[in-house]
Amino acid sequence: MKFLKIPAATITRLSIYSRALEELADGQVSVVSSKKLAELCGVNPAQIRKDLAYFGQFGVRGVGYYVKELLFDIKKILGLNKEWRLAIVGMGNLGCALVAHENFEKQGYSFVAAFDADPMKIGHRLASGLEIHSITHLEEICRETGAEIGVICTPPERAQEVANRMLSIPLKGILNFAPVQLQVPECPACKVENVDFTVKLDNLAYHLTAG
Amino acid sequence: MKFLKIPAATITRLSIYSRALEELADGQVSVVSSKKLAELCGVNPAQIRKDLAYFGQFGVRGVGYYVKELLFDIKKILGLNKEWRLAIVGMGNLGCALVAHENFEKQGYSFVAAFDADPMKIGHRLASGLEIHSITHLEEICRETGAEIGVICTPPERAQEVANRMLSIPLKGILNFAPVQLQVPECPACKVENVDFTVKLDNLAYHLTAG
DNA sequence: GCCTGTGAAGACGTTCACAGCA
DNA sequence: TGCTGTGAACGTCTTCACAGGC
Repeated sequence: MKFLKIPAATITRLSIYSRALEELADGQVSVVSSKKLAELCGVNPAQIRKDLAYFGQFGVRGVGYYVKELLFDIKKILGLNKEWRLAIVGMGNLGCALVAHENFEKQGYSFVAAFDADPMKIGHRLASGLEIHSITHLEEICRETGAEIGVICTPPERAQEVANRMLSIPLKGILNFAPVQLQVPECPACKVENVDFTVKLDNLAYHLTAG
Repeated sequence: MKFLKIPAATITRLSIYSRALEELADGQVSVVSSKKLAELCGVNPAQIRKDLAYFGQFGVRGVGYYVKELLFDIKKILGLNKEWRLAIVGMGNLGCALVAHENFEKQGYSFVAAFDADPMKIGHRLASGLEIHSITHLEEICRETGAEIGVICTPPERAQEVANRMLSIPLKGILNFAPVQLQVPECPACKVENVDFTVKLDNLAYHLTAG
């Protein structure tokens, strides 16, 4: 149980478990077995127990897991017991949709700054009240607002440049929606996650073609 | 090299290779080595050669790969040598952003039908000219338009129901943007891909907390 | 010499099967 | 009895290292 390397897939699943647990909690379910939770999440029960075992012991033998407790513990593991401050660059359709997206706020993520390069957009306020700033002030405003995670929604050809500037601030993490592979240094204190519709669609296309 | 099971990760990487190759082709580069391509894609060179080896031999020893040929071959493998027809349900901010998103069209994906449950939205036309239909006509219009892949952008609590109806049409694939684990039968002719911002953000939160 | 193609080795992640405990 | 926690077995994916060919 000590300092094993934790698979990336484990973290992803923890996030999924937490969503299922939230639903169970809403439904007044107080105890759940790994078998039941596994069904809800589409994984193997042993997988859930293994995943949790990386971080400690959370269940009661012969009983299962107390939903609220486990949910709390998983959120704590994921670092969701604090507010995370996001800065977003590229306020096109997608950028605006993300800022408006309610699931972020619910999980403790909040947008504290928005940027665009288009003079027509600068100065505008979004429905949330957030003002769109010129990208030229990225570093300055990110520091002022205490942004920790950068969200890139620019066209692909601008993404790398924006990422470089984010790293220099430095922001600690980047959520990249642009369909490019960002070149970032093997950086200890910085992590990039890609959200890539195109790749997912291509996966579908492949399976529908081959299958 | 014959009928080995192909790793899911291989397909995902092929998609990424194709993007990098497109960029190289745009830049008038005609030949690329696995080493160079690997750098661009952030993977190991041997990985690229292994991935390609599942599907045949595409390179020239001592030389590398001809960019345009390889791009063509990868697109063919992925099934991108045809137009894919998409039906989208849930025309909130995100849904509208996706329809407007240019990267889909570029890759041969086209939205042929859009649906929403909100009477205020039904009958409206998007900038692309696409009309928003009532979700009650989902089955009928999907069949008429020959939609093959469904895109779910509804709130999470509606997603499962929409997925069920899509399966019954039947659509062959689903791209799910709702943050829920869809329960679908172990279905031969149907594949679900999830695009999950929340999970990706949680991943970042974890790494920024633990690191 | 250079770079691909590939068997073999290695690393990693998942599942099994059962010991341990309520 | 029921369900968790976990070492060991298994399977999968990645990387190495070199043979094959331009």
